[in-house]
Amino acid sequence: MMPPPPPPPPQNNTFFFTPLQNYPMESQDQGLGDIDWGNFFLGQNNNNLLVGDAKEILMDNIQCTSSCSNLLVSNNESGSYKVHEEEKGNKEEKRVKGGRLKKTKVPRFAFQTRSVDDILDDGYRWRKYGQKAVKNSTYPSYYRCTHHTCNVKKQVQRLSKDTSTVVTTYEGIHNHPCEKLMETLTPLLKQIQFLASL
DNA sequence: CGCATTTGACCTGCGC
DNA sequence: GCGCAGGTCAAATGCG
Repeated sequence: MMPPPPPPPPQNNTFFFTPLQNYPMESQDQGLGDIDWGNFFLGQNNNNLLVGDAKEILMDNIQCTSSCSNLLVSNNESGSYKVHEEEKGNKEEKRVKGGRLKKTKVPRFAFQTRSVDDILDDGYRWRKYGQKAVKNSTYPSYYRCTHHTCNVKKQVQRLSKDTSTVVTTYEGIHNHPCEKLMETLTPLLKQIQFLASL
């Protein structure tokens, strides 16, 4: 199969979406699993096409451009990009002070974007809880979903070799609807309720 | 004043 | 067992 073409150079507020080919090492052949990308990326407006079963979308080449808050996904039906879900080594546990996480499986996956912006607006609210220098990366930032019942985390880092490349790793599944999506839907729902009451 | 970010300290897992 | 690296906590600080 022909390798996908290299992404064009980044521009302001433009994300070139490239699911990682080499991550994670242990489960490259496992494909996407059951991740609901519609839960991770917005469906709040007409520009966002990432809804429904991710498997159907991600088997093909995906180029994702974004104006920060509005994702625009195009699928050219050729190429071989694929997102890999990590199964081994996913760890979560009750918090031990300052420590690591217990070994239970948490859905986790990563992708990289080429962008001048570190943060890809996925519609959820995140609170930064740490940043630390690590090898082969430039100060990854750690974020946690601000929803009180949600334990989803994400890690955002730039590659030291290529600082235009941002690697985003999600860990966990949101147990609540996308806030921006709800913001958009709420007026509609109210309207529907009003009309239904007539 | 409340929420978000920064940053040094702390903790654990892992390799040797 | 030890040291390093990665991940998290939490107090201090910033900002609207």
